Amino acid sequence: MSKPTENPPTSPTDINLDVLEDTLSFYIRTINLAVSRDLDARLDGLDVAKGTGKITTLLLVDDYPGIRPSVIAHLTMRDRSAMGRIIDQMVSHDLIRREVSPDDSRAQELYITEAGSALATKVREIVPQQSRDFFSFIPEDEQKQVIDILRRAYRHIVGLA
Amino acid sequence: MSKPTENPPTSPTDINLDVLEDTLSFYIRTINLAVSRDLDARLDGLDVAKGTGKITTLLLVDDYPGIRPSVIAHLTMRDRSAMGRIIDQMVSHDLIRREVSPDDSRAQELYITEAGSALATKVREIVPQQSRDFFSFIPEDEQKQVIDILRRAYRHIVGLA
DNA sequence: AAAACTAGTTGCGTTTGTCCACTAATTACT
DNA sequence: AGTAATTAGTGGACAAACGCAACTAGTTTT
Repeated sequence: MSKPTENPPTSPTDINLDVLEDTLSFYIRTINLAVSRDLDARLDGLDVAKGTGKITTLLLVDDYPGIRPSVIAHLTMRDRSAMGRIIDQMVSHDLIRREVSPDDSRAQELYITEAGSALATKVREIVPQQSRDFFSFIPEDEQKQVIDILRRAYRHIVGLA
Repeated sequence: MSKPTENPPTSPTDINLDVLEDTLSFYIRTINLAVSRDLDARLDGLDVAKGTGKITTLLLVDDYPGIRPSVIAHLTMRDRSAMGRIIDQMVSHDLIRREVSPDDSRAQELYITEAGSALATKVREIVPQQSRDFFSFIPEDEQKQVIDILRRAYRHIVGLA
């Protein structure tokens, strides 16, 4: 009942995704689409919509005053130019500010503003909540499993530990 | 040892990602970036690079001759116009062809071409292999766990089953 | 002192997706 | 039947993001 070359599915209930069915990258990629859209919707109007970059940057700058753009770029897997643009935006929205590092005048140090700090507080509520909500149909223990494994994957990829 | 407001990290070995640390969406989103880049690199020059859309479309059309664009759009979570453009590309690359459905002359039926079929064969090798390679640092049983859970997530999201 | 490297910026091109309006065909309604 | 409401697909305008490559400037190495 599930052989290759079936009839064109009318209702897509019984569709088989071929090799993608067992391919982790496929699920990461498609689920990414869905979660990202949902998240963007929830962050609508919050100066931080679209892209993991801004959220991560905001939290990192809040937690590590003086952190440098290149460090964040690395953690968010963007190149420096993309990072620079994100920072531009956030500076112009008055969420963070740049200073030239006293140690190394090529480098910058990033600091949170009051508005940024306030936004960070909101983000700390919204973002994890959105994730939980979005994946609420996955039992909690399974979510934990996945998170544990993907955390290690992430750390491996960016070379953290 | 891991309180908020630490010093700016020089080597990012000991960085804490705040709430993102336990947020599934964060890992999905960032890992997506990395896998997608790696996959694109491996598919370079193959008429099917960039985006989950083309790969899924190719395999589905190959497996379900006569499948309709809107079904694929749904499974790949794109809107019809985005889907249409993907199909345009693939038709112009002679991977698939369109026909008007005899049943419903608004609708189309998609069929694979020889070139498309050949490419599908390659893709069936490359794509799962890339995923395995990319995630090879995750023990196999854990990969399986994640796949099982995310498969259900995917199916839930697109309303399969 | 020169060479090599690193941080960040800028411009360019590419890609991707979203929104919206439009045509045409089918189905539902009365 | 005949009209209205849906559905399939198209096309255009638009915005946003990202990577690459070239460039400036400051720092480290030798």
